Amino acid sequence: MKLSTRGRYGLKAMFDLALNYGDGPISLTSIAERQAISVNYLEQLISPLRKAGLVESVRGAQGGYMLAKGPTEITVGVILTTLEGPLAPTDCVVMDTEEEVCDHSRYCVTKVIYEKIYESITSVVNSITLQHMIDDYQTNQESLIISSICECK
Amino acid sequence: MKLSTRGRYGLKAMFDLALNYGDGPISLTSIAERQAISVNYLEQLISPLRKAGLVESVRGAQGGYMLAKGPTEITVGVILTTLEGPLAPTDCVVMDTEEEVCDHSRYCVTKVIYEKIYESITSVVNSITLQHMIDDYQTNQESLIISSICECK
DNA sequence: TTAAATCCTAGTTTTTTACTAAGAAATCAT
DNA sequence: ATGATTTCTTAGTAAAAAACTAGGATTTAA
Repeated sequence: MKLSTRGRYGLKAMFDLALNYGDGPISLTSIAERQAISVNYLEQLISPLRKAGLVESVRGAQGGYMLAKGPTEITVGVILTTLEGPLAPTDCVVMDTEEEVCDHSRYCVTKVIYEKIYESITSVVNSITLQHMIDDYQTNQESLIISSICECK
Repeated sequence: MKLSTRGRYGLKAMFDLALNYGDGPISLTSIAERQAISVNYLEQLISPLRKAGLVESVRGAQGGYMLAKGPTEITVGVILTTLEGPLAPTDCVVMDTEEEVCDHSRYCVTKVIYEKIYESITSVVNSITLQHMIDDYQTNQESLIISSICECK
């Protein structure tokens, strides 16, 4: 039940972009440096975020990335699901009825549990925006508590 | 963010034992057959459940396993965490302060998110007992809806 | 024209998952 | 007693997924 580095690094990068929102394009090199992530790997993560319409890119020298919308409009949920797929504990809770593998799935006592887990996760991540993270970051900086992003792998 | 087969198969097996609660020892062979799981693999899953005090075993012929407590006393949460470890989206939210890897972790904007996810998952799974699953199963059987456990892998 | 950047894809290493296999120990039934 | 049945334990293995690395093509500001 762990998030992979895709989701974690991607969220870090998006938070970085959010902190620099309005400052023009930010290069992946600078993000990678600040967040201690490989540039090549970050490139692979930013690609789906761009295709999902969450970031815009400017190519060429002095180019980079910027949020495609304001930080209030981008949730942690959309970032994580773009990079990780649905935040569901099993595949069966997100399967189309078409591809049902399971005869008994009309009603399944374990499936209802997995659905509840899925809903609770979704509810949390969809309720948090990048702006919330920024606010959180700034209030804690003001009160002299060191606030940042973990270096946790 | 998926559960592994350890958690899913283990939960199936525990539900199976719960349905047979009070009937004496149930062999793994019969559980494995009903739930379509390899016996050898199930043995590896039941072992930690026994060590966690959730099931008791009777060795020898006509032996098997049974719940060590009533179905009202065993939560989905304790089953899943026994088999999967903490249901946390990252390691950092469950680490002891001793083993903090991360300098900035006194306050971390992403960590607080992961903690919220962790709490919401924990809250769901800890609120559901095997008895709830049995009740759920039986009410849906009565109303002529086929109720069972998925064959989902 | 050059340097800096995105963009794209293929490949590789490492880790984890999901088992398989096999044998020892215990115990019931005959 | 003996054999069948079952738990118990550990070692090994195959497949899949994760986590990158590498490199080249394209774009564009200076």
